[in-house]
Amino acid sequence: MDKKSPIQITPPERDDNGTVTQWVYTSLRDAVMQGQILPGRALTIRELAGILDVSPMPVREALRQLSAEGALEIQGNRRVMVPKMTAMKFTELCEARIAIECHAAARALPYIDGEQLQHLQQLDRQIDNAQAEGNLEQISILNQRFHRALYKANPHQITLPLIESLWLQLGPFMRLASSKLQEHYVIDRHNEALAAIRDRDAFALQRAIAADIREGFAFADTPELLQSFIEQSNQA
Amino acid sequence: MDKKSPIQITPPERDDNGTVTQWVYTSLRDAVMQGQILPGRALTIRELAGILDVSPMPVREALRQLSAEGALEIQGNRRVMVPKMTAMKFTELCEARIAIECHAAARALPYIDGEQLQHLQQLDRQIDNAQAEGNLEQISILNQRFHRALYKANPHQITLPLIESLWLQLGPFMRLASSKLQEHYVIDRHNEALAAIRDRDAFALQRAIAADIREGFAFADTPELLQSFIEQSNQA
DNA sequence: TTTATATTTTTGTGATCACAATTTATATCA
DNA sequence: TGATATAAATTGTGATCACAAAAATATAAA
Repeated sequence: MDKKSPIQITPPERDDNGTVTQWVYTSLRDAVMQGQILPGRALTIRELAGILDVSPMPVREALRQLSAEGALEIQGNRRVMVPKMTAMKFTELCEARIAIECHAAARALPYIDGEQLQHLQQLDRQIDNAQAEGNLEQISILNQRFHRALYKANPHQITLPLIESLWLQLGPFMRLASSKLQEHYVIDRHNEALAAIRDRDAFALQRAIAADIREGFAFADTPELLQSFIEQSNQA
Repeated sequence: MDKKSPIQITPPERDDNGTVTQWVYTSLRDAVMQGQILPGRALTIRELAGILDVSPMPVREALRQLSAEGALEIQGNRRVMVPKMTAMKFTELCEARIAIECHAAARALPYIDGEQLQHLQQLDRQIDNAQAEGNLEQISILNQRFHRALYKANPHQITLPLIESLWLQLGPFMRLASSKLQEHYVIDRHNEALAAIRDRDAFALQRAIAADIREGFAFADTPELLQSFIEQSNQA
C-alpha cells in the first residue's frame, strides 16, 4: 500500500446528482491528465477505492471506461496503468492531433455564428491574461476549452471524443514535461484562427490550428530534448 | 421481455481462455456491427445476461466499454441503445473516416515491407473472390481486414482505435442499408492502393483510400436515397 | 550473498443482493 | 373511449462475497 509511489488525487466536489461512478471517473481522469499518477505505476481497484472512499464497484467501471478511452492501459496481467510515452508514440499523437483537429475545425467553420465567435474571442482574452500571469495550469485548461468550443460549433460533430482521447494520451506527459521547464514561450495562434474564422477561410483556419498544436509541443523540439523528457517522465 | 423487438445474438465459441467479460464484449460488438440490434432498442443488462446466459456483471462491463467506444449510447435515463443514424451524422462519419484513414495510410506507408505488401495482395485477391461470389458479408469483413493490415504496418500506430470507433458507429447502418439492396457494384480501389504502395507514392495512396471509402458509401449517393435508408433503419 | 522453492497476501473476476428510480401495467374517473 | 392517478414490476447502481490467479514475501539451499 505504501511501498509504491504515491497517488495524489484531489477529487472535485462530490456533486449530489450524478452517479458515484461518474464522480470516480472524473476524479481519475483529472488525476491522469494532471500527471499525478506516474506512468507504469500499477493501479489496483481496491487501492483507488480506498483513496476515494468508495466501494470497488464504481472504480472498476471507471477504470474500464478510461482504458477504452486510451487514458489507461490494460496489460496482459490484467493490471491497469498509465501508459508510458515513447518518442515515436509522441510524434504519432501530435500528427494525429493535427490531422483530426484541422479536419474538425474546417468542418465547424460554416456553423460558427456571431455569438460563438464572441465566445471564442472571450476565451482568447482569458488565455492572454493567464499568459501574462504565467499560470501554466490555467493556460492549458483554457486552451482546451478554446479548441473544444471551436469544434463543437458543428452541431453534428462526431470527432470530439476521438480528439479528447488523444488529449488524454498526451496530457500526462505534457504536464510532467512542462513542469520541468522554467519558462515556456507560447506564440498565440488563436488570433490567427479568429481572423480566419471572420474571413471564412478554411485553409487559413487549418494553418492556424496546426501551428497552434505544433507550437504547443515546441518545448520538445529536438529528438534529444524529447528523449530526455521521456526518460524523466517514465522513471518508474 | 418479448414485447420488444428480438435481439439475435450469435455468440462466437466460448473460448476457455479469456474472461467472460471479453467474450460478452465480442458477442455484443459483433451483434451491433452486423446490425442485429435495432437502433433505439433499449438494451437492459439483465435481458442480455439472460440471452448470453451469464451473470449481469460481465454485461455491465461490456456495455460500458462499448459505450465508451461509440458503439452504444447512454441516454439520460441511463438506458443503453444502438445510436440512431441521421443524414448529417452519416456524412460526418464518412468524412472523418476519410480524413483519419488517409492520415493513417500515409503514416504507415514507409513501414510497409515486402512481406506486408504480399499479405495485402493476398487479401485483395480474397476480396476479388468474395466479389465474384457476391458474398457481401465476406467482402465487408475482408475489406476491414485490408484496411486494418495497412494501418497496422506502422508499428507506432495510435489511430486504429479511433478508426475502429468510426467503423463501429457506421457498421450497423451499413449492414441494414446494404441488406435492402439487391445489387451493390464495387469498384476495386485496392489495386490502386497497392500500386501506390509499390511506388511509395503517399498522395496516390491517400487518393486510393479516399476513393475506396467514398465508393463504399456510394449506395447512398443522393440525399433522398440516404434519407430513405435512414428511415428504414430507424424504424423503432 | 545469490538463487530456487514454498507460503502468504493481494488482486481481478464474476456472482448475488438491496435499494431507489424509472418504467410499465392497472385501475379510476371524466 | 380517453386521460389521469395509483400500484406493480423492472431497471441501473453500488455494496459485498467467494475464488482462482498472480504477486509479494518468506524460507531453504547453494
